[in-house]
Amino acid sequence: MLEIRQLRYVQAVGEELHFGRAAARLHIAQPALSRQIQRIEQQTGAALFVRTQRKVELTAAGALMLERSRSILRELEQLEQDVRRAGKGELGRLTIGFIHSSTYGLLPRTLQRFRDLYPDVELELREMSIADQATALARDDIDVGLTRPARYAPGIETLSIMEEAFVVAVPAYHPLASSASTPLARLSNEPFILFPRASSPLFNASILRMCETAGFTPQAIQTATQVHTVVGLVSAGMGVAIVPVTAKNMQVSGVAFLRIQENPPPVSVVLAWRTSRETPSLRAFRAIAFKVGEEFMATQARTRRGGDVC
Amino acid sequence: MLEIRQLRYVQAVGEELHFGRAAARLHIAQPALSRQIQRIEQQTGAALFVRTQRKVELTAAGALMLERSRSILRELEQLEQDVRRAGKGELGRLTIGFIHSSTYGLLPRTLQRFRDLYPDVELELREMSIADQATALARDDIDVGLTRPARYAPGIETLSIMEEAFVVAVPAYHPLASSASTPLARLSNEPFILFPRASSPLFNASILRMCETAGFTPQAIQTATQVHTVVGLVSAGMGVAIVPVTAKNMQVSGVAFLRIQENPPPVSVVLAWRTSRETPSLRAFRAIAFKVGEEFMATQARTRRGGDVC
DNA sequence: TCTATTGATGTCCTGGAGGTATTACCGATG
DNA sequence: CATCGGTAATACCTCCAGGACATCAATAGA
Repeated sequence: MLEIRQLRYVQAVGEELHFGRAAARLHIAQPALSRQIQRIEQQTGAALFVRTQRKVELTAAGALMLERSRSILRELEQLEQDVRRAGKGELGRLTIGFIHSSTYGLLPRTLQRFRDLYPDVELELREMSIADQATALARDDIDVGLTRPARYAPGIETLSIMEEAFVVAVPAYHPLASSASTPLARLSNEPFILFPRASSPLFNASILRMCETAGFTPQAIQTATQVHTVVGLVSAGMGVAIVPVTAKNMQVSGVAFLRIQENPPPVSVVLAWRTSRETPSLRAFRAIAFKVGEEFMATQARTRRGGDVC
Repeated sequence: MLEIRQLRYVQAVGEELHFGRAAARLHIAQPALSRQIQRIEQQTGAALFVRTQRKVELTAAGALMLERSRSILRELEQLEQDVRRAGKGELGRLTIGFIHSSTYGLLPRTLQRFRDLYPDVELELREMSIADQATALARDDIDVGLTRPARYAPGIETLSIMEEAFVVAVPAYHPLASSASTPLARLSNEPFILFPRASSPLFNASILRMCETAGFTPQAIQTATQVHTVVGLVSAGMGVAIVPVTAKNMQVSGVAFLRIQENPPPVSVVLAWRTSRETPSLRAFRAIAFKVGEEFMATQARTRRGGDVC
């Protein structure tokens, strides 16, 4: 089989058309070069160069080999560089699962920053439920999920990147709308828009638990899966709701958000991935998402103080 | 720079996912393989395989390298094979100049046989005058010319591949039309269609000389450069002409061809090429053209005996 | 005829690829 | 829990292919 060295030598001689100069360019002595070329010619049975004393010329086979050698050498160089970049996570492909609500906060900012830093990593985005992400991770359908804490199969690792407090959403005309905060008990007789237990078990359970702690059971007048829908229903005056604070980022008017005085436990946004599928790109994505999460929480802590009518 | 060996090793390990088996497949011992892979990983700074005890897995960088290595190795193999074939003249490109009249005989047969034997040699055909071929050869615009003897620049070699006798062409109704041969002197008072001296010096000079030897100067009533045109004019009854015997192969009716009793010197068809540009494909082409020329002459010697009205 | 140029040849040397033996690590098994 | 089996990594040695150096051979040009 031909060796890379031989291609390099053919290229040098083919371009210089002079064994001495070609050898100098290759940082080897001329006899070594002569012998290598001879060896190729012997291996292939094809004369590559016509050495008339005083000048060297390419044969047809030589010209063919010169051209193709150039191309292979280029590819090889590109390969080495790409492997190097892939090793640093600058090259590759990342399939990201995400829950719908993350598009109102973390995800766009994370993607933007990631694309800036790693423009040659191909990103594939898939909106999927928390449960779907769990199975997709287990089946290796996605590389990483931007999701919520849940029961994941063994071998799936998670990292919490943001804690979202819950807030109360009330219609703008509601008596509470001008307050910055409220105790939960104040809502005991309000009609509630809740998350359905089946499709949003985490939110459903968290909210029921905090109301229970406050001493009442919320009166469900309606349920909706998407945070966006819930807030929409509130704005339509159907009732009040307890939603994660990112809901403020949605462009929905006619809704006021109030801090909950009991400070119930927040809900996390987590990254989830298979430990065994940890790639450099994934590591990079994780680091960026984590950073963005931190910044995001800092921002929200600041804005929380002001009045919150959108 | 990456070595071919390294690509082969990555491919083996990437496909077997087992150092021992990969080493066996490569006919080397396992430690050597381990070391080489380590060296690549060190060179590129990218982990290619995850060696969890009990199993070997590809990283993203490894998968990238595996795929690209396969492709480069394939190309390299193809290259070696192609160089080998190019050396034997089975691959390449041949630009052939030819005079128009050769399409009535040698050229089609030569091309057909050459294509059968060397299907991967690309052929480029250019109809050009004898003089144009001479300059094209000198300027390396064509690899070989199918032409006539002429003054060629030094470094241009020629090989005669066919001798064509001259014959007399007369209209079918002409008193001589039923004869198989005639002495030239019999034509001294006939109107002649001649080849112009400027564009067909060889034919012009040959014909004038043979008439002169026969004791007369032909009366030119018309001139034409192409043999085909000359024969056409004869068939139209404009006069008689002296043309090379291949003219019989043209599909022109109403013309009779007669042997010349004086047996004037024939005219050659030659191959011309630059000595320094002798490629294997050219050698092959030359051999075939030579063979076809021999066969062609044999055929004509046979048919010459019969009556020659077309 | 002599000299300069340039590729080929002869000879020796060395780095690195490979081999053998062994170790290290882990999982399975009784 | 000790041991065994399987697998990759390490240690150390061998050997050869590719390279350096010196020289030759052939030719062009002065």
